[in-house]
Amino acid sequence: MINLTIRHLDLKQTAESGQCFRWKRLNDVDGHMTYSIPSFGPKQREFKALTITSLSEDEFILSCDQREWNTYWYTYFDMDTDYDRVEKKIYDSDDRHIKDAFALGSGIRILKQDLWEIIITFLISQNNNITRITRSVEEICNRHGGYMPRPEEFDLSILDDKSIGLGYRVPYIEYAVKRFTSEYELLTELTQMSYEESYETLLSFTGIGPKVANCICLFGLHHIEAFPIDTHVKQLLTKYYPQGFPYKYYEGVAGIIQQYLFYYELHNR
DNA sequence: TCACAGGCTAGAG
DNA sequence: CTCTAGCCTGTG
Repeated sequence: MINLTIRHLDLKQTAESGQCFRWKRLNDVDGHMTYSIPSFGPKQREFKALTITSLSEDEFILSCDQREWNTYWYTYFDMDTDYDRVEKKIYDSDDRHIKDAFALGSGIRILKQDLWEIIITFLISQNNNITRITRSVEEICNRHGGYMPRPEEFDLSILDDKSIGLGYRVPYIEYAVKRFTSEYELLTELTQMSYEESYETLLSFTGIGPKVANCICLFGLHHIEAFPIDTHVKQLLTKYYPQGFPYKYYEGVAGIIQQYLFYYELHNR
């Protein structure tokens, strides 16, 4: 157990920002919000799930020790990104809508999640709702011992099971599993590419279009400049930015802004 | 019944 | 190149 000060982190906001689908809200501890976060990626056999409790706005208790924090969760919570800089950019602007969005969701951080899990999750996310996405991901994990199987471990025979509820997305997942199994270096190669290169590579997968590719770039590859446009963001852009969104002003951090806007759109109507 | 959910593919124009 | 019908399925 360790106590930490983490600025710009709100567990509820991050959990409901639509980037992670396996956080679990546990019973409050002494009135404080607690989440269980499964460990992601190949390191998941090394580290246990994390339990994190928020004590105050920026104070937390974590179930891991200092070494696990340093080697894994520090990166996961994106501690190297300067959110103060983003805050200042918003503060210095005259964009009332983004200021309001930030006021509501300033505790959202862009998590550094496992690339492979993000690919599967956002293949499932298309034309889908959060409840069903969460259930599908959970069902896949449950059938593989409680974690997201690596491509070479993935049991494709389970995909047609109606209780997983993948629908027409089954062939998309099959394609990804097969391709990442045969091109076994591609996951690593993706992490070494530029945003543009990885985006184009992802588009070559069946079932991955512009929106899903950008989500994978933002949440799986941590390309903060990626700006996924889904139905909600599309609506919001035409509603509040009829003469165009100021991408230039937010160059390099547009993905974080997108998260504030998305969260605000869903939690303030 | 019908629209909608963090869209994409395939086919037509 | 752009445009869009149809798609699995659960929910309100």
